Amino acid sequence: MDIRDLQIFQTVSRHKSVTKAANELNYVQSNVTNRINRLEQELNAQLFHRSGKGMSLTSAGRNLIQYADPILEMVNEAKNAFLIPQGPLKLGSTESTAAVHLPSLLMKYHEAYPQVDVSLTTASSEELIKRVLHYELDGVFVVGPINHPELKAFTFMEEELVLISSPHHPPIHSARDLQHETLLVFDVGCSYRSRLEQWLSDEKAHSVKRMELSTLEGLFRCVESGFGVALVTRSVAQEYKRGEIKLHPLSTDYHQSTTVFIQRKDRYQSPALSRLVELMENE
DNA sequence: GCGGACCACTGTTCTATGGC
DNA sequence: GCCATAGAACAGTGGTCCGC
Repeated sequence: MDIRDLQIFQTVSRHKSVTKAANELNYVQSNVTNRINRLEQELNAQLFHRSGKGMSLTSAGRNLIQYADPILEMVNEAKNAFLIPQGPLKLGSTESTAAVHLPSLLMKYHEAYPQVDVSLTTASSEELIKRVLHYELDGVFVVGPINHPELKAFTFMEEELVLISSPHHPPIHSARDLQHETLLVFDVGCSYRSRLEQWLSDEKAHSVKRMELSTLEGLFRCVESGFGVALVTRSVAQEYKRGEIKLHPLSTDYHQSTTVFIQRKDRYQSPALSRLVELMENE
């Protein structure tokens, strides 16, 4: 006697029919008949009265169903324990995505799956990708596109990049307008910095100084005080500005930014991670 | 000792068919 | 229409052999 025997027995008992039980369980009718016969032989008891109209439990069958029901209930509980999202979920994100877009997403996720322990690490895209590849993080939000044979990615959102400056700064039409200006950037490995460097290189604007900062808060304070200009997404600019700042749209070749969610292809996708991906897809 | 390949045996499921 | 049975096909398991 195994779990499937009890499941078949219970289903036949419920439907009072071998054929209907077979349909529900996706077996052929003869298989269900054989299983019931074998169970009866093993228990040395007749479990069903047979008739041309169907099957009904004997007293031995009624006795067995008292054991089968709670056993199958416990089996289902055990299965559900592994299907319900729970345990740790280690995520990573760039500073700007974590600050602007993730709070509402993670709030919804926490309300839906309170048993999951979510941790969020912020770092540059380059650093986050390394940590996913080394199995240290389950999934990360980074600036795309990402084409790596060991990673799978899907687009989380598209955003517009803008330059920000103090309100008195003259309009910025090209990279050459930044000559002798100070660029406020995050450390090497930041995708926005790479995008900015590419733009300056393409337009041969070489006399531009850099100043590295580690937080968005510090970056905006410096911009507002007229210390320099910085490249951020439009949503971050609107979220973070406290005083007056000026937004300068970028040329169309550089203004688009795609945030992607990436994870290892070969990593086991836990229920906790699967539900997060589903939530993002339904957003 | 360990892991892979091969083979025989056993159990499970299916199709086809017959009886009620 | 329903259930039972026979025979065939397929999948899984255990034992043995061989190479590393």
